[in-house]
Amino acid sequence: MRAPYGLNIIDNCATCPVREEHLFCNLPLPALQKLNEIKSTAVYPKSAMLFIEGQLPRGVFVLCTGKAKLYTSSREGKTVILSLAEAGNVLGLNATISNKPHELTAEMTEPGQANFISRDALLHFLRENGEIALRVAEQLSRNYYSAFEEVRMLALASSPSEKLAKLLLSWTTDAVRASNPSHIRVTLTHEEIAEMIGTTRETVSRLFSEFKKKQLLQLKGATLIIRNKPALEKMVHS
Amino acid sequence: MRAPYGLNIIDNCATCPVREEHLFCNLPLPALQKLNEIKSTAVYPKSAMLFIEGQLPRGVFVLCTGKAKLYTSSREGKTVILSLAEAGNVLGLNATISNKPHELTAEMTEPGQANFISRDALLHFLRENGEIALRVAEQLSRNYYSAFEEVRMLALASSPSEKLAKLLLSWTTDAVRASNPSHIRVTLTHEEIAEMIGTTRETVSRLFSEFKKKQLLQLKGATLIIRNKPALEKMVHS
DNA sequence: CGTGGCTCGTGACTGTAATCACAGGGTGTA
DNA sequence: TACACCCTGTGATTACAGTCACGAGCCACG
Repeated sequence: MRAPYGLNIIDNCATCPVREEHLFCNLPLPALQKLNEIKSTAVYPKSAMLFIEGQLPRGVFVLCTGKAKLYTSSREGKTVILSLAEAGNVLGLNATISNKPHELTAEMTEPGQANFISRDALLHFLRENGEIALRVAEQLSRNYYSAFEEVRMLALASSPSEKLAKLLLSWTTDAVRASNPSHIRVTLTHEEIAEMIGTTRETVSRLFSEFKKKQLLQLKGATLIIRNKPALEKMVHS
Repeated sequence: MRAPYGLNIIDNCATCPVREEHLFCNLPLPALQKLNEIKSTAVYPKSAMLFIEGQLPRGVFVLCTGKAKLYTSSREGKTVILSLAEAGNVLGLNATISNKPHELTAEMTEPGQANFISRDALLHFLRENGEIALRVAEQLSRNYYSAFEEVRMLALASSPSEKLAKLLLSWTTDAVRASNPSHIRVTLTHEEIAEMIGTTRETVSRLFSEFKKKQLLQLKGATLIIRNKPALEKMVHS
C-alpha cells in the first residue's frame, strides 16, 4: 500500500523500472531511510515549474511520477529543450552541487509527484555517504554527456531531417524496455519536437508528412510506429 | 630554476595565472607532492593528439604549456570545436572518471608540455584525498556548463553574426587577466573559428570584413582589437 | 450546443548562408 | 628564386528552411 501523498523514494523504486543510472534507486537500506527522512513530497499539475532558469538552487527534485521537460530560453523567447525527465530522474543536481543559478527551467509536461531534498540536507547526507557522493559524480558526468550529445545533434547534423531521424532513433532505444521497441508513445507537440532539434514547428510537421509518405513511420493517435528503422539510420551520418 | 623536461605541477602553478578553477593548482603541499610522484611529463609538437574520440581513456592530461583544441567530428568530416585548453587545464577528465570512451579529440594547436596521470593512479589518489575528489566534481560541473553554453550558442543564436559576436565577447572576458582586455591574440584560423560557432569558413571571413567595415573591430596581425564592444553586445540576444 | 484555444497540415514566398570557384598573399623549403 | 601549400578574401549562384498566412480538426468548458 502506498500513502496518498508522500510517495517514498523506496516505494517509487519498487515500481519504477530498475535502472542503475537512477541516482537514488537501489541504495542500501540505511541510506534510503535517511533519504526518506530528509525529503518532502509535493504534487505538481501540468505546466508547473519545479525551478526556473536563473533562480538560485534550493535543492534537488526526484521525479516520482509524471514527466518534465528541461529547457533554456533566449530573451526573444526562442527555446531549446535539453532533455525530458521521467520517474526516477533527479533534477537540478548541477546547480545544487555547484551552487550556481539554475541553467535550466524544469516544467511538468505530465502531472505527477516529486520529492524535494534541500541543498543543505543533501550535502550533509552526501558527506556522510561517500559512496553515494560518487554516484552523484557519475550523474553529473551523465548530464555532461547528454549536453554533449545535444551539441553533436545541433552542430554536426546537416539537415532537419537528419536531426529528426536521430531524435526518433534515440526514442527507440529509450523504449527498449517497453514491450515493443518500434512503438513509441509521443506526448510532445510538434512545437516541442522542434525545440528539441533546433528547428521550427512547420518543418517538423512537414518532416512527419514526408517520413509517412516514404513509409518510414506511421502514426496511430499518440503512438508512433517505426516502419523502416534501417532507412532512418541511414539518414543519420553522425 | 626549472628542469628542461618534466615540468612539475608545482612549477607550473608558480607560473600560470592563479585561478582556483584549475583543478590541480593551489593544492595543499602533500597532495602536490603525491601528484608529482604519479605524473609523467611529455612534450607534444603542434598537431599532436593527446587522445582521440572513441579511444578508451588511459588517464588525464594536465596541460603545462602550449594550447590544445577539443573537438568532435562526424563521419563526413564535419567538426565542432568544443573548447580551447590552455596551461592549467585538465583534459580527458570526464572519460577517465566515467571510464567511457573519449567523447572528444584533444589536439595541440601550439606545442607544449603536458603531465599525464594514469587512471588507476588518479583514482587511488582521489580516494585518499576526498577534498580533491570534490574539486573533481566541480570540474565536471564546469565541463557540463561549458557544453551547455555551446548548446545555447548553437541553438539560440539566430544568425552567424550573433554567434561570432558572442564568441568574440567570450574571448574578451577570458582575456580580462591580460594587460588590455580589448586586445586579443587570435591563434585560430577562420576555419577553426567556423568550427567553434557552427558555420563555414567563408561566412567567418565575410563576417570579419563586415565587422571591420562597421568599425566594431580591427585586426593587427594576429591581434584583434575590439573597437566597439557595446555594439557587439547589442548583437547578442541570448 | 457553440465558442475559444490549442494543435496540426500545407501552400507561397523570401532571405540567408552554404556551396562553388578563383585569385592574391604569406611562408617554408628545395 | 621558384614552387607548393595554406590561409584569406570575395563574387556568383543556389537551395533549403524559415516566415507568414490560413483553414481544419480537436478538446474543454461554460
